Order: sequence, then C-alpha cells, then structure tokens
Amino acid sequence: MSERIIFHIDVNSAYLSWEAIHRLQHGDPLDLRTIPSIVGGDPTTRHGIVLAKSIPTKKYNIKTGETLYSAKTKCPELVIASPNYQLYQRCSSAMKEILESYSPLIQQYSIDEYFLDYTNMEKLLGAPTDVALQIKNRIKNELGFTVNIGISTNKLLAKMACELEKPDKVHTLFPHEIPSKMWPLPIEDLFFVGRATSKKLRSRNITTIGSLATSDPHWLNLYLKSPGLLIWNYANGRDESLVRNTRSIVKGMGNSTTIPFDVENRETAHLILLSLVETVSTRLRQARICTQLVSVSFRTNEFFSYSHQRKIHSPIDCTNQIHEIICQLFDEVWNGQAVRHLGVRVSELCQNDFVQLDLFTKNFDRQRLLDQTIDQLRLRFGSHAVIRSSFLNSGLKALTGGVIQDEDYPMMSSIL
DNA sequence: TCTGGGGTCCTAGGACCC
DNA sequence: TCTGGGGTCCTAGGACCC
Repeated sequence: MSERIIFHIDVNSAYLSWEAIHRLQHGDPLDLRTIPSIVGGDPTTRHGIVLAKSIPTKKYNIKTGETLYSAKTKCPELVIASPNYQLYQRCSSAMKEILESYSPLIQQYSIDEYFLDYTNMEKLLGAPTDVALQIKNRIKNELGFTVNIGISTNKLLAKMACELEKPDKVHTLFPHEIPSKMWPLPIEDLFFVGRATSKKLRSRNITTIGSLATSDPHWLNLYLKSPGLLIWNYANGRDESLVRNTRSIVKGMGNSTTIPFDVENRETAHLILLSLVETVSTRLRQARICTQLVSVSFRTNEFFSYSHQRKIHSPIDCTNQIHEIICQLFDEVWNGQAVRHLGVRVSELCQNDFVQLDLFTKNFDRQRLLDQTIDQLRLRFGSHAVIRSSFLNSGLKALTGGVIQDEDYPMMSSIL
C-alpha cells in the first residue's frame, strides 16, 4: 500500500473574510481584511464576544472569544460586523463544490475546514503541491476568499501544516519535516492541547511540541490519562484516522441560549426552556429519533454553571413530554439565583420506529400526531407559522436555537 | 453594554447487586 | 464486630474542538 496524501483546507479568518467579500460584492469599497475588524455578537443582548478577527487586528492582542468591550478598549477604531450564518453556509458549500473536483473523498470538519484524501490522485491530476496551489488559487479567484492548505501523510499533520504561516499559503509537513517545522512550536499550537493541558505541561517544563514528543509516554499517561497518550502520539506526528465522507452517527442534540436579561422567576425559565425544547424536539423528530437521556443546564449571572439530567427508560420525542421533564429537572436544582443562560440537551438516541411498543402505558399518540402536524406546518409556512399561545405578549422567542436547514450538514466531531 | 453556541469524549464517585 | 471486591449503571463536571 502506498503512503497516503492528505490535504487540509482551512479558510483564513473565515467569518471575517466571508463578511469582507460579501461587502465588497455589494459595492462597499472597504475591504475589512485590510483594517482592524472583527465579527462579533451584540453586547446589548449579552452576546458580545469576538467570533473572528482580521489579521491587522492581531497586533492589538485581541483574541477570539474575548469581550467586545475589552477588544474596543484595546483598539478604539475597531470595526465590528454582525455574524451572518447563512452567508457562511453558502460560502462553505461553494468551496466544497470546488474541492469535489479534486477527490471523491472529502470530509467537512467544520464550516470552514475540510479534509481531502489525495491518495492515488497524483497520476490523474498532478503533484500534490501543484494541485494544492491550484485549489487555493481557484478558491481565491472564483470565490474571493483565501485559504491555507496543509499537505501530509495523515490528517493530524495536514492540519498542523495548515497552521504554519497564514494567509493564502500552501505548506507541507511530511514526517521527515516534523523536527524542523513542528517541534519548535509552543505546545499550545498542538491539536488537542487546550488551556488546562498546556498549564499542566508547562508546570513540568514541557513548553514545545518537541519536548512533549520526547517525554516518557508512560509518565504522560499517568499524569494526563488517555489524552496524555493521544497528544504524545500527535507530537510525534502519529495519527491513523481516516478521511470520512459519510456522516457520523449523531450522539446528541442540544440548544442553549444566553438570555438578554436575568431570569428571576420559574415561569419565565420554564417558557424559555419550552422554546429550546421546541427546536430540539423538532430536530429529533425530523431525524426520526427518540431520546433516552434528557439534560438541562443553566448559568447564573455570577457565571456558575449547573446541569441536571435524567435517564428515560422509554424513549420519547414529544415536545410536551420532554418539556415536562426538563422543567422538573430545572426545579430540582434551581435555588432562585438569577439565570443568564439556559440549555436543553437530549442524548442516548435511538430510532423512533420500535418505540410505539412502549407507548401503550401512556397514550401519547395524540401528542405525537399534534407534534407532527405542527412540524409540517412550520416546514411549509415557516417556523413561526405556529407558535404556542403562552409566548404571546411574553416578549420571548417562541423557538430558540439554531436549526441547521441543510440536512446534509455534517457536525464537527471533536476528534479527527 | 463583560464573558456564544454547537458538538464529543472521559472520569470520578455513589448506588446497587451478587 | 472493624469493614471484601468485582461489576454495572447513573450522574455531574470538565477536557477538548470549531
């Protein structure tokens, strides 16, 4: 078997670049990519964090995830754009179309990242670096935004290659290049080394990927458990995971929201939880799935987080049924603190076809029929064609949480 | 006007059973 | 009286990714 050739394609400052080209295409003479600018949420609704930043923003030490307040303090002339997820979805799909002409095996890893398996394509299309340059330039010329492309023999190295120098670059990181190109980098640059792990490693004087690579794996396993071995393998460039173009089986679905105001009473909390359950349970039914584990979570205005979950021994998918359990769970843990964030999650999913058998205990047939009817009306006439009367004059949204419209949109999996 | 939302995986501890 | 041990299931929380 010949060695694999894997590309990783990553959009440079994705949300910001996409907003920039959108504005250029609509006659705005200013290119956001050339000035200090960010994409960020609205602080008045308590969504004010930096989601993406232009390259000129970096010299102000503004970080993704920090508050707009802090970002503006660092750079008063900062230009702030609102997020536009439909635009991002369109840009992502357009890019995928181009990639599909270079390999039958493509994996979408997130809205702005793809893996492409180029193994055995060389004879047909040409040398990997030439083709990567061609892909990069086609995306730039045809779609208007720049990407980085990383090339190597596995996904991890291709992804690490992509991070080397930005923007608009093609890099290789083949195994023989690991010591020179990857080992000098700080450990924080390694995939799967987050804040907690980097702190632990640095406390033991492991500061570069190279020093991690030469550490004792048995010690790492004791110190960091299984992620210790994983990152040790990564630091040595080892990764066997495959480029998958099939959708992975969904493990859970959740929706959560930060509320523009503090919730101080149970009734309001229950109503917001209903709006979240509406979205989650609709997604469940559209996927013909039932849940056996229901979880509620909330964050207080002092930023303490709580969660509470319950195993359901007969699978369910009814809005009202899930909502009832969610409210019980919420009431069991909530002790009256002001709440700024609420979340609903369902997991331990199973197919909904055999479930009927178990429903004889309680007759939820009418409920399920009603849910189905409402789902269909919303599908045909828009999601707000039918809303619950409890939301009328409440000032609250009847449906909360993003429902991805595109059925084929694959969710990111946390591991390669 | 300070701190998003959507995921996956792992672990520790307690309950319960034999 | 001086305190097993192995197994499974459940729950809360924390790590990581984009």
